[in-house]
Amino acid sequence: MAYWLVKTEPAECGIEDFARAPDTPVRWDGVRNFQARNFLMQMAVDDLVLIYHSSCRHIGIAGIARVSTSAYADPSQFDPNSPYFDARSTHDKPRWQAVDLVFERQLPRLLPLDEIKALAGLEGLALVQRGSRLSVMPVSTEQWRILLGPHQ
DNA sequence: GCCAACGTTGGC
DNA sequence: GCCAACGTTGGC
Repeated sequence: MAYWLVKTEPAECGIEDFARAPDTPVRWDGVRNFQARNFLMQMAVDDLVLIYHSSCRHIGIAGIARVSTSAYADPSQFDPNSPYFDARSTHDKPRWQAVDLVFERQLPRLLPLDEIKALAGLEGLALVQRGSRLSVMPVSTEQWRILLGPHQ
């Protein structure tokens, strides 16, 4: 089983939205970056995913979700009314992928970015690398252990 | 294939 | 709201 981290704006879809309907899968769509997409495609059912809140008041890791469906063609790329529409995508050759995530649990308290940056051993994590904007990234077992500490 | 221009991300 | 840093686009 692998570990991941995804960024999201809680105003759009945060851990609260997962927690509100814990049995309903959330489609993780709208990823429009090739590196992030490639990581989505590597996700497998039952992988665990850290939900990171960005561009908001309280920035940090808010909870954990589980992959419930491995990658499939992101339907929003075919929808002209979607902000994620991509005219270059065809059903034969979709450019973008989505996965489904389900709520696993919320952290007892948000792990803020400044605390994450203060942890030793996370130098390889894209989240804390200067200028990195990657929105889907792998997390090693060791990084997972460091991030969750007593909360795992 | 280069690279300038542009749009986006995301912390502050 | 600012702006540094980055990824993508498109002319050449």
